[in-house]
Amino acid sequence: MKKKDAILQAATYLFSRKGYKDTAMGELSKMTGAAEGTIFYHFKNKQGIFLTILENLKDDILPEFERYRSTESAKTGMDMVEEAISFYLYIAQNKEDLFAILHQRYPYELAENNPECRDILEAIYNCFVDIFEQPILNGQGDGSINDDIPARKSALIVFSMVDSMVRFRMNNLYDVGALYKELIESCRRMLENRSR
Amino acid sequence: MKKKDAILQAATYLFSRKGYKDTAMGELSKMTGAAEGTIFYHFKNKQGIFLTILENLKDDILPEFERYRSTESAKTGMDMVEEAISFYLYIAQNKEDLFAILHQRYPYELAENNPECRDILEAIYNCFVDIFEQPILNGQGDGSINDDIPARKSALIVFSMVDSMVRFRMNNLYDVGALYKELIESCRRMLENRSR
DNA sequence: TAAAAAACTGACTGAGCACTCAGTCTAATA
DNA sequence: TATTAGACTGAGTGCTCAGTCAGTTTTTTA
Repeated sequence: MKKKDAILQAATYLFSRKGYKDTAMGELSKMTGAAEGTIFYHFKNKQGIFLTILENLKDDILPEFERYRSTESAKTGMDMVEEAISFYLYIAQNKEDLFAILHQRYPYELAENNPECRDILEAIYNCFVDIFEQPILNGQGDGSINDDIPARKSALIVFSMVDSMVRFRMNNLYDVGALYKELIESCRRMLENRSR
Repeated sequence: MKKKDAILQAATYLFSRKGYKDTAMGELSKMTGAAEGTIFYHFKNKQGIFLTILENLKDDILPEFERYRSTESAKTGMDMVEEAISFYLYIAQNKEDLFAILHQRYPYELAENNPECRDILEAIYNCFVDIFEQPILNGQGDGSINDDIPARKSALIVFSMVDSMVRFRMNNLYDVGALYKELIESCRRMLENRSR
């Protein structure tokens, strides 16, 4: 099971940097030292490699998010939202390859007629939104966050902001570091409970 | 100049639906009735077609945005931000093909070593952010919007939210219509001037 | 209307690609 | 040690694709 892992690792790297279509099996072979035949001995086809990577991605990222969620803190919900944003940005940088794969067209194209792929993507995105929803619910409980807007919807909006930042960073469009402080401040204003 | 236009139109359609790599010249030829040779008579290569489309996209979208910006209204800056969001979402749906092209990987990849492409993308994104910055500046003038956060940065954040919505819609991830009301509300809270 | 220029054609080329297969190597098992 | 099953090999296959070119048709110009 040595070569199989090497193939997966190299494929993750190549798919994230060059995209699915632009990654040739020959390249994968050269990079890993495995013959092209070996690749197809371990995987049904190119799509099979991608699906395996997506599964691994899910099994890698989701527990990380779960572990984070279980670290309860004594802070207000609002402070926890800030922490969650920070955590998301951190993990997106730390696991850049995996997030780059999620920000490509191919997985969504594949999801259209591959239920397995669709399920994985759904699970991942639910988890992403959950990480913001939980603190918002807490904040609505402790009074630090308004409850005029349903928590799930606010969570989606916060997620959309944070995910855009990740995309800006990846596409070299804007310097996200220079925007971090204002992003946090904007989210606070957005969520703040002003009735108390 | 009949066939040339037909080629550009079909290429815009195909690039936006199937992506750049997945669009074959043979398909383009079949769709337009032009021989493959004709395509390469009018354009240097496939990349040349894409660059022409990107230029046309810029020349199509930017004036539309300029025209919108020149329609002064007597409203507050804050109301104008809401209008701008609405306008952006409208035009992104109306010119779905063009926005789909902007949401692909290829243009950014190309921009890395093609200055012309980089300039076009920069012009487009500047215009996108401007459309939110101007109302915010107005709002800071008329007191409807806080000036704790620099207008450009707030504009970037609003843009990031709205652009995410467009992406959600395109990737079939979430129902954006169901989120519109809350998006506007969130932006209002975010920008609101509370010191007066 | 003759000549020149521009638009257009489609069979062809060569490169690149995902995937196959007949066979070899390796390591565990009996 | 002999057998066997799993891991691995890489030349080969057939296909797709971007791009070419020698020639034809259409349009413009003189």
